[in-house]
Amino acid sequence: DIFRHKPALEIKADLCSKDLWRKFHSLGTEMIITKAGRRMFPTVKVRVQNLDPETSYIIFMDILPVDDKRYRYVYHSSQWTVAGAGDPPLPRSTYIHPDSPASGQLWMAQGVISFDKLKLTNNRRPVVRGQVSLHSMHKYQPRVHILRTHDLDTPAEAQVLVALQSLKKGTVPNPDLYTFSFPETKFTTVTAYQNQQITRLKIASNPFAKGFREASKPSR
Amino acid sequence: DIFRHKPALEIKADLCSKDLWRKFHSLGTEMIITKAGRRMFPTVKVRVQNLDPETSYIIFMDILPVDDKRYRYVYHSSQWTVAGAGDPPLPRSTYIHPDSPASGQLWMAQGVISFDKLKLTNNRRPVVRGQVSLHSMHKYQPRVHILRTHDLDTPAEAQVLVALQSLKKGTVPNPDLYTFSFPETKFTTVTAYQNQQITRLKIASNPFAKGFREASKPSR
DNA sequence: ATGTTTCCACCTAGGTGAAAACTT
DNA sequence: AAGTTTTCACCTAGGTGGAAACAT
Repeated sequence: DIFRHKPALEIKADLCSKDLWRKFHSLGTEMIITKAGRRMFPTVKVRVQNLDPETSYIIFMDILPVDDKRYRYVYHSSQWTVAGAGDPPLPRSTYIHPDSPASGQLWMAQGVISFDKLKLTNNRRPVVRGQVSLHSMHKYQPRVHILRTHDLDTPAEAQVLVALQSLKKGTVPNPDLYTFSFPETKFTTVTAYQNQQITRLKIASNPFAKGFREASKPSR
Repeated sequence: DIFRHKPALEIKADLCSKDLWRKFHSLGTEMIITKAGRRMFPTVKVRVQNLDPETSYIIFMDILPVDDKRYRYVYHSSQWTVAGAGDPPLPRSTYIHPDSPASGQLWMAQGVISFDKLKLTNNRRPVVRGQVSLHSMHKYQPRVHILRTHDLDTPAEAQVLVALQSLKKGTVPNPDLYTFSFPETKFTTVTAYQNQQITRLKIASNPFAKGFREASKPSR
């Protein structure tokens, strides 16, 4: 019976909150980076499909430099322009989703897979787990990876490093690794916001930034 | 070379904050249970030793009825006394530590393994993940289990259920399951504190309960 | 000049016991 | 009468952008 064969549906990952991401993208998304580490806003969240319920997956994120340039914001033209050569990339820009590894069933059941615990830092090397080191005034592109695994005993960190090797040119692709990249999540790193429209949109859309929303009437 | 054989050191788990647990125990520990679910205080925390760094373990907790009695607190004698037959035990009183499964290396490296996300509820069956259903006015004894596993694809929930079978009388013991029980963590469930000394000790030792510590001078 | 760090008021989010209301 | 539920003020914990201080 030919229908016994499970159709090999392609694994998919969809970015959530696309409208919000696109609003930011159209203004030139900025992400604050600090020594202590700062969350991304918006948060990268994905919905995955067609995982095998019985198989385990490690889901992780990395953040790639878009180019090797340094940027500066020109106020009078409200634009980011190249300001010179970029700094050499920093190691360990990988964040493993804390639920990893988990079965396809679990990943799909939990609905949204959120990377909200990830923090961006400008420390040379991240001390704290869950932090990703980036250079300020550079452009970056987050990626989401889904790694199918049957190896429970090797630490996820090691498996992820090996898997990422296979993405380099001239190496054999790893059939267990699925990589997704959403153009609307590109951003520029800053230590203080440059574009005031970005600031306003962050305040308007991030619940933790409502302290200065407007001059509110003193209650009572 | 005889020293090539790793000595099979027995897996150990030590209860943390023993002094605090003993203070409560000596007064007759009470734990509030609510519909929404309430954390335990003190929290069950353990330190584990002699896990194999390269092997994976699921660590979980369950809460056993101490007996099949219902209790009531007699104020004038400040004592808990049997008040009749207990209610029949509720299913699913198991809480899998959210880091499960993880390698022995990880469990030991993180120092303390805390069950602080566990919540006690008096709902007949726990709706929310991470909640354990108990009867009010009953005595309970938490247990901590360490389950060695090489099976990454079977959900931890299923593995745990199977493993627990092996603890029943007349079944073959499971050599991959290590079970620990700390007498000082016994407690009685309540919906409102009975012993005022317990209330005072909770307020004095739980940072979240400091709202009524004392009549504080109004600042400003 | 330009970019970074530190500190802070203002939020969200959620863990407490007390007290009142409710149930049986 | 005894036990449960609901609500709430008071906390802890921690995520924001602003402003001032600092660094280069």
